[in-house]
Amino acid sequence: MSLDSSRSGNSKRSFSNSISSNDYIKKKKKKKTTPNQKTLGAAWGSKSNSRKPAFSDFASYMTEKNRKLHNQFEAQASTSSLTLSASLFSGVSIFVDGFTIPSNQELRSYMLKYGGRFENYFSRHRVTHIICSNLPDSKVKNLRAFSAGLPVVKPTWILDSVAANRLLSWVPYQLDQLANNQPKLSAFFTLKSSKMSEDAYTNDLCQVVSDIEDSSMRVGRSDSEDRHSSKVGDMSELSGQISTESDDTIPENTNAIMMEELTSVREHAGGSNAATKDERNVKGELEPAHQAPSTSFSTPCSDELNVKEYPNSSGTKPSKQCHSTLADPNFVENYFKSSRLHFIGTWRNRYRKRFPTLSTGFNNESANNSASDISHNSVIIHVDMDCFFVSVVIRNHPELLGQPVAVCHSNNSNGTAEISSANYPARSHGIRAGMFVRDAKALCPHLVIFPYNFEAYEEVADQFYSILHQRCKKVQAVSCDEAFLDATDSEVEDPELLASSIREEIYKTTGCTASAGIAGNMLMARIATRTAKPNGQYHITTEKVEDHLCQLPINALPGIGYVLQEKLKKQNVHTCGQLRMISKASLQKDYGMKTGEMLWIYSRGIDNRLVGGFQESKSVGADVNWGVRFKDIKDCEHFLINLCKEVSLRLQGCGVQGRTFTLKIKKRRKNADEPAKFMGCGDCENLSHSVTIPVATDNVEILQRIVKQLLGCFYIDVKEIRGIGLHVSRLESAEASKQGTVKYTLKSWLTSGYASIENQKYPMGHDKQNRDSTCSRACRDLPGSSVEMDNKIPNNQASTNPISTPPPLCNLDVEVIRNLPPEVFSELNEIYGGKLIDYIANSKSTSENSSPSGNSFLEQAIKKEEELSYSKPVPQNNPLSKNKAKQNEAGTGEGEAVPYSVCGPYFKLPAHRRAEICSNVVVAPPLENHSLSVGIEISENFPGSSYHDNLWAGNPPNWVGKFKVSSCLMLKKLAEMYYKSGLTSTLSLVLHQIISEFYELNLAQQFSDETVNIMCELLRQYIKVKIERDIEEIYICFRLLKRFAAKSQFFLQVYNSVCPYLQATVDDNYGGTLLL
DNA sequence: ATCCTCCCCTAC
DNA sequence: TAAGGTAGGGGAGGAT
Ligand SMILES: Nc1ccn([C@H]2C[C@H](O)[C@@H](COP(=O)(O)OP(=O)(O)OP(=O)(O)O)O2)c(=O)n1
Ligand SMILES: [Mg+2]
Ligand SMILES: [Mg+2]
Repeated sequence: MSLDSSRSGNSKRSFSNSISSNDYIKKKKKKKTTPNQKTLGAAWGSKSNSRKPAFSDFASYMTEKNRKLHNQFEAQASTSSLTLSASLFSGVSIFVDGFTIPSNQELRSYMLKYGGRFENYFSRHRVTHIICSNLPDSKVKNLRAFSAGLPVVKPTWILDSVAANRLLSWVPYQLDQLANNQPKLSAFFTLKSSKMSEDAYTNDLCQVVSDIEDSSMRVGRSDSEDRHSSKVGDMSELSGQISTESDDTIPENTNAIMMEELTSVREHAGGSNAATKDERNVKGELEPAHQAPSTSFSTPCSDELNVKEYPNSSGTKPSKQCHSTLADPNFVENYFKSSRLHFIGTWRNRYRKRFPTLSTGFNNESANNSASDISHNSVIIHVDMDCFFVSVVIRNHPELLGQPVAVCHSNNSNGTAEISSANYPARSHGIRAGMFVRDAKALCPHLVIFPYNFEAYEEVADQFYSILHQRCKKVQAVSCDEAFLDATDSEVEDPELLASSIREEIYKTTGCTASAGIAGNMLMARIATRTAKPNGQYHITTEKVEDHLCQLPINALPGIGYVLQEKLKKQNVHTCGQLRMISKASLQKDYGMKTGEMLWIYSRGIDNRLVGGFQESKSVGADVNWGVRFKDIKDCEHFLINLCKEVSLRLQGCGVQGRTFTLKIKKRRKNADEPAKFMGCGDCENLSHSVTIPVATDNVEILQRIVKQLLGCFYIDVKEIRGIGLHVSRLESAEASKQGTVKYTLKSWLTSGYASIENQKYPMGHDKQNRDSTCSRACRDLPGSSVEMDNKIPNNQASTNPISTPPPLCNLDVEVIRNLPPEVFSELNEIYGGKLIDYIANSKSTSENSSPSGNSFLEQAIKKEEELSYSKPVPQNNPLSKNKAKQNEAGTGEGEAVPYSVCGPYFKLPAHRRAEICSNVVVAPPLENHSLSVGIEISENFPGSSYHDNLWAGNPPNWVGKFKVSSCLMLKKLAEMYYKSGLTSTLSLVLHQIISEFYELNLAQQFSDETVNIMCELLRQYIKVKIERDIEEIYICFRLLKRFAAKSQFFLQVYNSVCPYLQATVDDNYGGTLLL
């Protein structure tokens, strides 16, 4: 993707999509000179091109296989020993209907292993659950009829139950089409299925047209005759003969029509061309037969042509303009539903979920044989679906074979919608993925446009991978339409035979063709696939590597994109052969060590990577760089709240939590033209700020607070924003935290603490004083030209001085406390200096809050520790309920700061008592109390004088006026910063702002104690205001102050004076001290 | 030297 | 109208 200016800084080159389209055209012209890809024969035997027979073949094959497996099942079941989990599925007897992910064999083995039954044949008496993946509607209706009320459940129910080690409710796993209310996570993880009716139609049609395909595609079987030659099988070549030789002789009746999903076609009464009419006819024949049983599925939601609608997605805003953040309050969600790039970008995560065992890494086992010379005998196959998005949506339109077709949101001949995929006839006109549809139409006016069908892509991808996993043990997923197989140890001797049979099965199962490249390593296999396409396969044997690469343009090498290609072009390198002329040392000098190495070995066809599964993901994020327009800050904040929700859901969906949060903003570049693309981001500066917190979280409210602060760092006019992204990194497994393995203890919070706010692109305040060079000077003044605040506390301090404080009262679970045995209670009460009894008395009796929502990350950290060390609930017999409304929550949303559990105090119990109650507790030395008492002193009796004023009241806050007229330059500066930072009463932003002017201040200047006191009071009052609701803000402020303290006597004194109070207050509220 | 952070680049 | 996302690799340059 090339946005108008994804490039940073002052790069001159800023290209729009239309320009890059031109790039494509040029490249294309060059490519056109490459020899026509001829094929030597058709692949897969004429008998199996009809889809229906293909399916039944597949089914009977599976049945046979299952029979065998059933025998094995019985055998194994009788001998397998019972384990703890062996009764997981006791009483559950599943019948697997149709194609599933994972395969029915896998499901069967799960059932066997965990005490369930697996039925090969449906029987109402024996089967308790029908397991089924999403199906076409027609099938669903049948299924519904015959299931007779039995639950029809998706296979993930089994997987998740196994993962959870308990039998989960099947309700949330009901088949989408059968469930009234499918619980939804986000558009990200569940593909909604509102277009099912169209799907059903598509499948039905498929069976009808299969005859046509059969007769029109006289494909012969001949996959043996081209061993070691080149291409095997090419149906489109044949169909090319049938239709037309030239791309320019496309029948007129398809001119500029939009091949809509057929349900939509029906709406267009005028159906003026043959193809449309035919379809309508076909549909008319089929529909009644299959849709009779139930009408509830042919929902009206498919009326809208290109906009996907999902039943449960806030069914409020059905029509209207959903094309920008201005018009659509639910923009984030709706946008992602329609985004192709979102679809392919998130596919990997869905795959992970569907193939949990198969997608994990397995390349280590063979690491030994490969270290030095991997090439020696490896056989790698690369399989890639041909023009995937197009193939899927036109598989039931034989009349379009040989005609140029593309998938795109729009058919507007001067629109700026992007082509997602173009079939091969279209490519011969120069049409490419990523082009604007208007450019594509200019190249080929009779280009046929189809809309997206994401469900179908998902389904085909599942079938694709199911086949691959079935045929090969080592599969590495590249994308939804593409994978590597390590066929070195395959049972099938001949890799070409393996490849062709896999391709055949893919075609029979999906109705779409795939191509395959075979070679000794992944690089060459991938390169071979290019030659093989479309619908062919190609084997680059070791001897042929040299020849193949010699003339190959360098951008055919994976890893060489636009930029690298241009750089190499400047060195007059255009082909791999030329690239080889350059020494490795030279390449490494010019392009870096790894890149240089990569260029050197790739140009020689060397690639030592191993086929392997996925590794753990390192970051999770969401970007929206289209349709983003805000009229005011409210718009922007609303959008960010939704973006946080999205990211939080994704984190949870991945089972991870993160510590570093980065907010990216695309800001319209000054004097930039209107974006070439409708609602696009155009020419932008890319800005970003990030913050790292000490404990990983996936909590949406924490995210929202962090993001709000990050947004403040930009000092940006929201009208200038053209794109926003939120990314989370430094991921940790959420599972691990729940299981309480070491990671998340209060101790770790306080000792590994590290927070930073960084302006990555520009130093602080850049936007305000845009091209003010003094600003960058100011920032260079700070280490790393950022305000990153490092935690310098040595690690050993953590271990020698573990946290010794009890958790704050507010974190205690009132219910649990009430239920403590009296003697334990009084011990605890002592620990809390008698406050516990009051606390309990004042607490609401309800404290149901299982999720950590609304808690600061500190609270969460504490909670985690508690969870890990406190296990058993205590019997109920406590006399201590007074049930007064909790008072201490003024101004806070209800339900926040709700108590959790009671473990913390046990830290202070004597060892033997601790052992009694909780055997696995961190040993903690006694609490040192001095800071606490200091804190109380300060907060309780701060002297009168002017400090008494509420410095944070008013607008602007009172302190601003006071500081403005102060004789102290530093205070004046702060007041000034208040205005500069956009009238924010968020202190961290004001402090942040002052950084950019730090250099101006005479840091050694004189200041009075009085000045220090005023500043201290400001901070104390701030702490008071924020401590309950926003400890993050306090944390960040004090990290900043600490930074300042290193440079300024003034701030040093302030910092030293206030810190004790800060720590006491934190201790009081949270039972710990902040590590600054 | 080695690590870490902030980006850019690439691929689908 | 239109849905320009996502995540990993790695280079440059600073911190250690
Ligand atoms: N810029 C792009 C690139 C790809 N895709 C989507 C549509 C493609 O169909 C799918 C797979 O990408 P491929 O690179 O495999 O391209 P195709 O499968 O379309 O064509 P080919 O036959 O070259 O594989 O990803 C997209 O939407 N936009
Ligand atoms: Mg493809
Ligand atoms: Mg692909």
